Amino acid sequence: MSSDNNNFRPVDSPDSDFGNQSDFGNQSGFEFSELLKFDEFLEEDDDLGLYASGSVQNPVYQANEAVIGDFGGSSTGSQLEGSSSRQGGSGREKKEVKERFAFKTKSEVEILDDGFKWRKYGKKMVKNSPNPRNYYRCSVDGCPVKKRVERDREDPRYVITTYEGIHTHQSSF
DNA sequence: CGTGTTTGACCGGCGC
DNA sequence: GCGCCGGTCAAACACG
Repeated sequence: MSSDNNNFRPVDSPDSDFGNQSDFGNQSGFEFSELLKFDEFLEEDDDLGLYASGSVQNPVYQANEAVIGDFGGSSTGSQLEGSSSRQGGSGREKKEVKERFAFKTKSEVEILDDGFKWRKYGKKMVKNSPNPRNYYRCSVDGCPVKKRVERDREDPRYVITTYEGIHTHQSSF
């Protein structure tokens, strides 16, 4: 209960020692380079503004949400997925819209600690990228939040993190 | 002993 | 109808 609206702490867990990466040391040293986009098709009547109301207490998000634009959708062809045609094509009716939020972060490590516990449930290699894509899920029961992490195809030093869903619980902090 | 991580296989959807 | 791609789950293993 102490984790009400306390300050945001990137990484301070004494047990979470990332001394593994000697070249990085602390993951909190990452820096946002570009902010990503959210699904444009869900703005129909579903307010995606909730992601900024109860799930995010990260000041970094606020600082970057003004930088919202597009991310590398140029040369890669922005082939995120043909899902847009799935709902925006014929089935204009959305049963359960999942809020998708993608970040492009400059980081040496993909394990960016956002204050939540994630359990990796799968790894897949996408054809359009020489790098594998990692699938994470929230370890907390009742939390439908999923996270997708993959490296930039043209900039391996950049990591693309896609959040899906809203956290129904407070962060570990 | 518990949890988390890992890898492979399986499945569903879409395209052709 | 089959092939391809992406996504998910499950069993086993490793580590704390």
